[in-house]
Amino acid sequence: MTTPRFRPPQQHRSQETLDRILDAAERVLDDKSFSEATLVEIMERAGVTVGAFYRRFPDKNALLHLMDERFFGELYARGDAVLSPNRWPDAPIADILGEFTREAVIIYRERRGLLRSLFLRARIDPVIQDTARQVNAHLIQRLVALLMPRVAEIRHPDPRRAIELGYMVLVGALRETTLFGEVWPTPNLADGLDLTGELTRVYLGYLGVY
Amino acid sequence: MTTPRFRPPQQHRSQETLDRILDAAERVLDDKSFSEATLVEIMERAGVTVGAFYRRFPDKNALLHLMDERFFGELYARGDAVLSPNRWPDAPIADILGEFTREAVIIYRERRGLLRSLFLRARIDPVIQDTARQVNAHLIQRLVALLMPRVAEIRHPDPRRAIELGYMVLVGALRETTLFGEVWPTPNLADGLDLTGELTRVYLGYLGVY
DNA sequence: TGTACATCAGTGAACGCGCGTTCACTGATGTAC
DNA sequence: TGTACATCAGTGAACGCGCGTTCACTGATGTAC
Repeated sequence: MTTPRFRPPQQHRSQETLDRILDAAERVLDDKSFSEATLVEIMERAGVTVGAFYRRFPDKNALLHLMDERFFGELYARGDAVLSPNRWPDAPIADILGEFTREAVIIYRERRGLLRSLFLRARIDPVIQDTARQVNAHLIQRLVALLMPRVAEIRHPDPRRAIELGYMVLVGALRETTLFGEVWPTPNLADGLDLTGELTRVYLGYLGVY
Repeated sequence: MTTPRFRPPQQHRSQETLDRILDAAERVLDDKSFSEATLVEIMERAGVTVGAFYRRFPDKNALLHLMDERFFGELYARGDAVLSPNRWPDAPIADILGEFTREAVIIYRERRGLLRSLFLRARIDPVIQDTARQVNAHLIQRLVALLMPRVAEIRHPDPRRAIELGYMVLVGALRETTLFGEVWPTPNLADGLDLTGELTRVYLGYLGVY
């Protein structure tokens, strides 16, 4: 919480090193969970030694926390952009949720390794839990603000809660389909179909938008 | 895979010990992940020492595998019972999915700790992955067999795939709402509402059943 | 436009802690006769 | 219906491996004059 987390680099050289470390970490996380990944492995991939790591970070966790911070910052910004009210003058709910889902699918697919590690870690790590909760709360709020004026399109008896729960359902479905496919029959059920379209349909169907 | 996994107990006494170990493990898993849980802690709770554990199990993983085996066995049986065709003569889809969802919610709530650990572990552990995949494949097949004769009720253009993906969506939503509530704004969005009803609505809405 | 000095960046071997695993042992249960 | 013996069940201290963390050191970059 109040522990010093990370000493910012002072030279160009070390900024580059830091970037390489973050990149290497994200690539390693494509193949294994954060606790399986060893610092030696990550640092080797980044082309430095562990000592260099400890010059910047107090401990291993701080690495994931920095990745977490950056990633959720990005998410926050992108979500804000997509859900900005003046981007959608007079647009129907279907368009808005279609685009929102489309972006979500892209992000989940691109950052698979990191997202998996963050989700798995959120179970244990309060710092990651907090950032995740904040982003979720924020996006839900934006969704509500954007969709509630269009409540006439929604048949669900409790539109606000449906928007909220629908978001949870969407996130859950994204996890299952894009992050944790190992437990699903192969060839993967979610392959070879228009995932964005189907997930949008889930959300719209639940809200009762036709 | 072909490693000997578990030596069955020969005496009443050791059967009881085994049960106590499994119970203790499940209770410990309510509070922490499987890798956080130490054997000493579990065995203390079970009232035995680690040596007793290694008389039965080849290693720590085998404990989770046994729990996994038993749990998924149960799931398999219960799922089969609920989705038995002759339980639902002439019943509409809404009734069937309502009951299926109801049971699922109950199980997820009752076995929260174990399910969390199994899900997290399935990421790493091929044995658990396999059993999970098998149960999912089986239940999906049963759902398809039960609902396809009622395809007239379904408006989704590809009913079979919708039944399949809908199952994934349901599982994902259950995870989010009952297992990993930490990342959702408090008071939990999923509290204080009829979760079974809402999740059923999600599934039905996606299929396009009215 | 060198020279001296301070700080930053990075090396890599050694350390040490936690926790899974082993092992020599004691006690309990079952079986043969 | 004891007695001897084999096997099963469980103890608890010691071991050892993996991996995060430290630390004494070298080299690079920046600053003062």
